[in-house]
Amino acid sequence: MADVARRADVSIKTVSRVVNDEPGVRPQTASKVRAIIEELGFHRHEGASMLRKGRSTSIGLIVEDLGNPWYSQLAASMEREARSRNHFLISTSAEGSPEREAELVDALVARRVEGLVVVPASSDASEAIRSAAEEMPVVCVDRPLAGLVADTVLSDNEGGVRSAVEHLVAHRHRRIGFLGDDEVIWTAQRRQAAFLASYDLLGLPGEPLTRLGPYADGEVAALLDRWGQGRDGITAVITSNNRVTMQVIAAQRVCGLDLVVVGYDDFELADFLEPPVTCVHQDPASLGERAIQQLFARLDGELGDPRTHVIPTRLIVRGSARRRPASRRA
Amino acid sequence: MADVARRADVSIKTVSRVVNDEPGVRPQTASKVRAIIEELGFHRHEGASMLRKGRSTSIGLIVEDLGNPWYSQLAASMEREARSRNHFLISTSAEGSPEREAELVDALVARRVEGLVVVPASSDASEAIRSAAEEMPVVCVDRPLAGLVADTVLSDNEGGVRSAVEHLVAHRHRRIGFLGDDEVIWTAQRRQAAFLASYDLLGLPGEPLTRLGPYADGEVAALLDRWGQGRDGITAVITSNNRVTMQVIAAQRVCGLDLVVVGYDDFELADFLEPPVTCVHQDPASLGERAIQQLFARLDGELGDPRTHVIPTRLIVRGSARRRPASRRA
DNA sequence: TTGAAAGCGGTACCAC
DNA sequence: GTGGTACCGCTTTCAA
Repeated sequence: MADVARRADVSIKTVSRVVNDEPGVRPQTASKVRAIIEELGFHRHEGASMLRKGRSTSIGLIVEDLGNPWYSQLAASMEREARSRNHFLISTSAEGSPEREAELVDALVARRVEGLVVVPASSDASEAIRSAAEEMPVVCVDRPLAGLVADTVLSDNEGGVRSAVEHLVAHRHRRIGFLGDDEVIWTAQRRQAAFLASYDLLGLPGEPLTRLGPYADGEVAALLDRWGQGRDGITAVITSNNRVTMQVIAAQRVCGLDLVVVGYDDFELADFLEPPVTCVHQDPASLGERAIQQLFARLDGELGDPRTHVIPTRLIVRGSARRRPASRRA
Repeated sequence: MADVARRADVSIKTVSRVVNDEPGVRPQTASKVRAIIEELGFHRHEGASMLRKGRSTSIGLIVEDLGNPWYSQLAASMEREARSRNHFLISTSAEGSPEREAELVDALVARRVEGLVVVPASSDASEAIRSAAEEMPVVCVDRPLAGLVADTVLSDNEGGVRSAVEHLVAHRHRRIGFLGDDEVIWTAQRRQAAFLASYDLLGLPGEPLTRLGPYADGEVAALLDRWGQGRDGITAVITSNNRVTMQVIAAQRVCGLDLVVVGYDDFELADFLEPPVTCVHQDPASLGERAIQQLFARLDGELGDPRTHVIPTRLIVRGSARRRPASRRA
């Protein structure tokens, strides 16, 4: 910037004004400066700017795995939303590791993001995140974080699971299983609990069959096979997220099972499987937008206790629920 | 940091040494400093550090859309690879807009990333990216960029398409269509060209039927319907990427078509559709890793002309290729 | 093993 | 409209 100033024969301050589109510069001066900037290939140094201004117009996002479509859609929607407020979103993956999450939190805080959105890797707040929360607003998405006073955006897990169970019951299913993702994942536990509650509420017969992961190779198939045996074997299964849904679909094919599946999380080809899969749709884009909105509300000065937003789900019925004629298997 | 120094009764430099795990600090001094850091909730200011050091140990990634699984897997693999070299990856989406891409390039350069990986939004290098390339290594992934001297990592488009055509021909298909993504997308053009070349090479009869997008609502279905008519209607169609594959699958269902589909890009449920879909698999993780490796090679001082890496594809045969009995349609 | 001081590249404040 | 200068928080260099 000093170079540009020298070359353009103006002061550094004037160059700064041009770079930042500040008023109070004669158009001719401005265009001369701009020409020199071009010529010299000058690039402003955001670090220096942050240092002086004390702010960065950027926010950080930590998800479990950017490779998972659900999270990547969340990231994409948040990026759009942040951009519409002239902020830059830095998206990162913790890969399910609390240690990595803590590192990322520190890295983002060090980059002086103005706020943090986190899909927590564990259910208890790390020291890193608690310390971050003292400096800037933090919003948890998809799962709450015990031991942290932070705004939270959740999916309506109870409502979503209940709608799935009711749908199956309305289609004459009485014995329904539940398969959840790894037990360390809060939503898996929560959806399991919701399943048990619905089971009770609707007075379904017998002991409810449920299980959480992680699953060994072939375990899902073996489990479903076992649950489906006999005259009161299950006729349908509800899954806690798209990861498990995929495992169940694979297991069914491999073993020739024929259970009705209702999946938590919609997925792109649900309509085109045979039979199509009914899903509890929780729109990652809605969660992301709400999270960013809440974050900006805090940045704009909102005070008061942490809020919890519950985003409704929608059951997408795809005609997969009809109870099949007695299993084609023995 | 000054606060910490004052409180710990040491110099700023000593605090800096502790924060950076530099040698030459007595263990007791170090732990005292660390305690104060904790107590005061001190966070180092990366911007100030970058400013002084002139480097940032971070690299930037610009893809088309983080919400698309292919790109998000690319991003995830690059994040892992960058992390293994102690670098921080900043992933962003240009949403197919060259203007947005230019903004992102500038934003990342301003953040002093050490290198840039780009899935170009257009085929010609923007001023922003050319200017960035003078400051730091740039690697293009999936598509090359005319007018830019930069390393490039591509999928083996020719080989991939040829393997798809040969596979279909080996299964007695003679009339094969090709449906590409939007014509502005380089890979769509390239794969179309490869398709035409293969068509020639194998001496397939008649005029090859090909089309690039964008497609209006229902257009894909209408097109396939038309192409499939008559005694030399097509019996199979090759698509240029997963986006088009989805459209073709949907079109087939909607209109009761029954063409064999071979898709460029593998996708999660390809195995579970009826019939399963054979795919040209180009592993986004391999592309990403190679891109990061090339980037670090440059950062490590590699000189010389830009390199182009071609990543082989693999045809995943899923038994979808058998030629169907004469169409069930009129 | 520790410290003092200069300076990285911007921006705020105030003077002209 | 424009310029001068202090200073943001850290690292480098050199001295003690």
